[in-house]
Order: sequence, then structure tokens, then C-alpha cells
Amino acid sequence: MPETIEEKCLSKGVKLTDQRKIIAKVMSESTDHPDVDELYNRVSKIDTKISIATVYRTVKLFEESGILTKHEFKGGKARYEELNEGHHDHLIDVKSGEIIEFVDEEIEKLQKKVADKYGYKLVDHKLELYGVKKKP
Amino acid sequence: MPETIEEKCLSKGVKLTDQRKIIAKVMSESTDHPDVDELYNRVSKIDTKISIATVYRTVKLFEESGILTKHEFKGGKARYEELNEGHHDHLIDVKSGEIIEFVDEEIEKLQKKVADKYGYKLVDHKLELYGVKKKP
DNA sequence: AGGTATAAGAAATTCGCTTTCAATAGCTAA
DNA sequence: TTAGCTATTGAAAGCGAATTTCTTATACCT
Repeated sequence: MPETIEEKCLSKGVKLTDQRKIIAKVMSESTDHPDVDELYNRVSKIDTKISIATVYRTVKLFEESGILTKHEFKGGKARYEELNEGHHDHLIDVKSGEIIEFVDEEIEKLQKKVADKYGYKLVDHKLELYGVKKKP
Repeated sequence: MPETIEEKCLSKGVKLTDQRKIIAKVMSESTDHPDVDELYNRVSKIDTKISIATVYRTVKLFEESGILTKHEFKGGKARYEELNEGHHDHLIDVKSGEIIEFVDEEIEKLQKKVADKYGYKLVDHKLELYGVKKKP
């Protein structure tokens, strides 16, 4: 069952203000990976009084609470995405900017194996593929 | 035979000034992944008059010429490394900041396969592992 | 209600990096 | 060699993203 960000806040003890509720709702309903400016635009349509500082503060708070995850794709601003059960990585269309999410268990396993080989326990990783659409 | 950055510049037609020669030498002799501030520190010991703007300009020029490669690890400043034949990825010790280079052909192959599966030709990728040292 | 803590808004500040601008160094052709 | 370009440099200003400061407003707790 898909849990909203608001519900996640409640279960994690993150206090919800009106502004945070709006930001939570907008992020929950986003299926893309908005940056803070874009998020601020969407949020402003609901409440024009929200400041961008609050948006920055809130995404940071949500990230630290394990509710959102932050991506820093090549040479752009930080983008945010709701953190859900299934982990995935990203394939980015370098022409259009389109982002495709993918899962590859095999790669995940091999990453752990590499870390292990050097005596490390994997705590995080980042895999981004950049590609161009092939002509059919 | 290890080619110096200075030699690479010559063969690529990148003009070398005194400042660039110093930056090239320092990078060629570096076995780590310095950021621009660190590089500026090292370079300043040889020529105190070099400005940090020149260091920024030069690493950018070298990167565009395919001589250096730029890494943007999690939440830090850009780090540079000499680009040599064998491609490798990085395993970063989250405690100490130590960076271990590794190669995994299997992972490389799987990445291509994933891109292919979605109809993309892989033009670039980024794989970073973050780990903590295991107790033996 | 009163007192404390927390959060929000607006503006200023920081940080990494780039650009502008005037001065200098390096060619190139007469 | 020297006049006349073109490219590069150093110093400082500028820029964009993100954070912090400061003040005001809001929520919480007996």
C-alpha cells in the first residue's frame, strides 16, 4: 500500500506544519525528480506565500528523515525523489533529460562483492547511466 | 610507458604556458584525487604567483581536452584525476575519505546491457560505492 | 493565558566556480 | 627587430545554488 509522505512523517515523528504538508503532498504526487525551483513552482500554486527557503529546509529535513532522496546528476542542481521500498538506479537521456528508473539485482550483488573484496561494508552507492536513444 | 600530462598536451595540440606546465606536473605526480583548492595549494608551493582562477581554467581546459577527468562525489567539491587508458570506478571510505579505484568488467557489461534493454546507447556512466571498513 | 520552543519569511551570506577587465606574454608578418 | 595582433593571466567582481541570520509568527504545554 502506497504510503504518503505525510503518513511517513507521522510514523517517523517528523512534525508537520501547513507548509510541510503542502510540500509533502506535492512531492508525493510527483512522478518525476523535481529540483527545488521546480518544487517551489508547484508548491506556490497551492500557497503563494511559501518561501523558497522553507522549501530548501523541508527537503533537507525530509532527506535527513529518510523520506526523500537527493540526486546530484551531472552538472545540474539537486533533484529530489520520494524514497520507497524498492531501490532503483537511473538511466538519463542526455539529449532530452528524461530519466528512466531501473533495477538490476545482478549489478547490486556485484557492487556488494566489490566492496567486500576490499574489506568494506557497502553503506551507499550511486549508479547513473547516461545514454542516447538508439535508432530502431 | 606512462606519458606525462605535458606530453599529452603536446600530442593534442594544447598550448602550454609556464602556469599550465606547473599544473600539469603537479597533477601528473598526484596519485590521489585533489580538488581545485588542494591543487592550488600544491601548485602555489612551486609558483606563489599563480592565481586560483588559472587553476580553475586549466583543469577545465585539460578536462575538455580529455586529459583530466572530473569527479563529483557526494556533497563535496569537484575532484580531478588524470585520465589514462584503463577506466575504473571508485569506492569511497565514508569515514576517512580514502578513495579506492577498482575495475569490474562484469558490472561494465551489465550497464551496457541495461542501457540496451531500454533502447539506449551508453555514452557515459558514474558508479560510486560508499563503504565502511569491516572489522577483520 | 503566559512562557518557551519551533518554524517561517525575507534578506543577507556563503561556497564553489566563472567571467570580466586591464595588463602581459607570445606569436606573425613586414 | 619591431609593430600589430591573439591568447593568457591575475585580481576582483559576478553568479547560481544552497544555507544562515534575524525577526516575526505559530504551535505546544502546563
